[in-house]
Amino acid sequence: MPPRLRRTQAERRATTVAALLDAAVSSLVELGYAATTTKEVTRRAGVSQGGLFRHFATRHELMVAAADEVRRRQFESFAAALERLGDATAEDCLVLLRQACRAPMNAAWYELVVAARTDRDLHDALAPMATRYMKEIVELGRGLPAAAGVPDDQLESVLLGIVHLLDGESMMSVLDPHPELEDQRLQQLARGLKGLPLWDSAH
Amino acid sequence: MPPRLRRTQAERRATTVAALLDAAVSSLVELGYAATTTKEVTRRAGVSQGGLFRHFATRHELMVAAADEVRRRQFESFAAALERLGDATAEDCLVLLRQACRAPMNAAWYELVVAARTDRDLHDALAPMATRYMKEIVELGRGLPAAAGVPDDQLESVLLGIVHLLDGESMMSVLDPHPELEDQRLQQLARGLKGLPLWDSAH
DNA sequence: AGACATAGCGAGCAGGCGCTCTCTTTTGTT
DNA sequence: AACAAAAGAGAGCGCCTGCTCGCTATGTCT
Repeated sequence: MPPRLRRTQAERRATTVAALLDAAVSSLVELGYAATTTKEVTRRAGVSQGGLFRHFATRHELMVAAADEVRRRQFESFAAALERLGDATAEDCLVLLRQACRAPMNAAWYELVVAARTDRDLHDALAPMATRYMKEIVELGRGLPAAAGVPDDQLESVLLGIVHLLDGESMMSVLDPHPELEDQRLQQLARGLKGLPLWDSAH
Repeated sequence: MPPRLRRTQAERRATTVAALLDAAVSSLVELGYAATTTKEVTRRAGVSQGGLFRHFATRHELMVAAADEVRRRQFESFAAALERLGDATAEDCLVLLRQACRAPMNAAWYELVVAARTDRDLHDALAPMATRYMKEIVELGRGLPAAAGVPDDQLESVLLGIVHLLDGESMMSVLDPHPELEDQRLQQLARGLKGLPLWDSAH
């Protein structure tokens, strides 16, 4: 039925693996870590159980590959959005970073991080990814005009602090969202980034 | 074998329920949400399966009760630590808050929050608890001397922002800890709370 | 004391899990 | 064209899950 063109083994393999990773990531986003079963992933990917285990020896291996895929996509799309904006103000950067933290895809990352806390194998596989992730973010941030005002020896702490804040905000907003407070907080962060006090003391 | 003293039904019920909640919470902390099975909880509590389902109609009900227990204990222990300290400086308060976020018990809260994202029933049950939790923290913080310098209309945003930051930090430190950065960040937060810029611009 | 309600027990059930194994189909090699 | 290797399929296995149900033990009420 589909135009039966001949594909190399490498191509067949690549498309199947890609479909499986896509499926795993979307399932992590929509159903969470525990409900991302091999059966669910194969169903989404249109691949059989046997097909999955040909490319990933265990569910664990699939989850690790999915984690790396999430990390890669998240960083790429954030970097691209930053590029697209050109020379951005501190506020612009913060808005972008907040969008990235709240992106559905990032929820998959939280799922994996939380699962890794009580799963030693997953922990050991994800730890280097997390380190790399943070490092890439810091390096990206270091090149930004908005970071020019931050002393070099404080930049890493401040930058990752902002990421942590937006991560925590994103997680809790699922249960208890406060849009107004969150906007106010973004303004405070922008002031902080510029080396000003968080609020205007002449109230 | 144990001193067979006569207990009322209410007492029997209360001790069993307490044992089950203890077991559920410790299992959430040590094994995570997915691995906190009814069997695991009954094993830890020394109660039979039938005994559990006499008091909790479903696993879901047990998890909801455990969540409220976690919220209660976390807030109580934090309030007690604050009380114990007397009139605390901003640094003192931040250290205490950071300890609370990193406490093993708080990991159970993260487990439940993340699980609630993809479990509508759990979400609906936990949402009011999360709202209450945040509100209690803000009210507690409002009474602190360390918060005196923060304008009233900015306090909620700042305070919850700090909590989010410490939550995010706590979650990621499982995979990628940076003790030095985290201490530096605490100093920056303390400066921010006092209405100062986050860093000393006379570098 | 006797009747009733509540607490607690644990074997067992239907269903879902990760994974295996055998099989067929497709691609690569000579 | 003949054979080998890799990709994909899907029924099935052993195990674990949340939960039920019939039962005994204990406390409550008249």
